[in-house]
Amino acid sequence: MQILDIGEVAERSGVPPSALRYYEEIGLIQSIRRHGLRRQFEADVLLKLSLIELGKTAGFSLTEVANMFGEDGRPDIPRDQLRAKADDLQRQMLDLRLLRDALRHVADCPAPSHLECPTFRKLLKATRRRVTRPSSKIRRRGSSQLGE
Amino acid sequence: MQILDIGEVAERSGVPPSALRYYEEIGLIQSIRRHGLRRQFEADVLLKLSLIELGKTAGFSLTEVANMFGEDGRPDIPRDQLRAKADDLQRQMLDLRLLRDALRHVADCPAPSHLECPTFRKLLKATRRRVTRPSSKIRRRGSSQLGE
DNA sequence: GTACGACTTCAAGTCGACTTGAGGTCAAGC
DNA sequence: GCTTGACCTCAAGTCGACTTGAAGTCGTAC
Repeated sequence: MQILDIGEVAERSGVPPSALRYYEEIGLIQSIRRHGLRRQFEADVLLKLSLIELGKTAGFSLTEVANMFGEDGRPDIPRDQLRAKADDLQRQMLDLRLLRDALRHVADCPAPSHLECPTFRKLLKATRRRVTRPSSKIRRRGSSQLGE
Repeated sequence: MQILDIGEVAERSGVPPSALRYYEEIGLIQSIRRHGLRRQFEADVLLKLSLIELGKTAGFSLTEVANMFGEDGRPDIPRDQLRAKADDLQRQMLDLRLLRDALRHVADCPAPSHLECPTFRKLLKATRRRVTRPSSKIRRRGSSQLGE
């Protein structure tokens, strides 16, 4: 299998070297040897990095990702836990849809105060039910910034 | 309108007092007065908190939420930015679906190494395209733990 | 054989969203 | 009028996921 040094892995995966070192440090990926001091990886690592990115994108912590897909993608986790996780994701998708609708509503509704708009309140009611029984939280970064 | 002290707000919303104080500090919510030292809020705040929770659940930072829904839910943000954000959410939902499918696959596929399973690789390929052009990252906490 | 540049280590810093802790205050109930 | 318990303030701590910086090490090209 092809061997890549860290710089190449960084470039191809878009993950900076410092992050790759960090991932190795916490055992998420392994370099197979050194060339001088320089870490070298099997090309395989690229796939694993996609997996990691996917997991992060979907809101998992690195330790969760690590547990989800053990050595070469084999999970160390009971199947029903995985399914539970999948169901969580399902729920998160519903939340996203809710917020998306709320946002679209806010973008289009001419009402002066949304808290008084019945449509909006209906959206929030739906939320309420989900939020009181906390199921899953998400945090994101990057992309079409609204803040600052 | 009904007045609640902080303890009651905390209890009804599930948001701890320390967090409520923090939210007030950063201007996300306002207490209308004090009873002694004790903060008091209009019942309205509960709706606003649902909104905040919804935003957080969907992966927004508090400042983003603050900007999305300003005073009493009126947005301070141009409509097309809101729509862009809604589209982001759409994309995030796709990511979630991808991961959900990957997870279900891992739960059900009997193959020894998923990295060699064609179905799985296909899922990852789809990911690759999304991940290289970073659009939105998510992080979550709570609920059906896999890690630790 | 030496300069270069890309790596290396290790410690410390950063950011968001809170929590924790110490020490203080206050309204209500007895 | 005193105790109680829930609040208060303010500073500092925490956690995850990195990044940054200083000081050092190599292989390669010239």
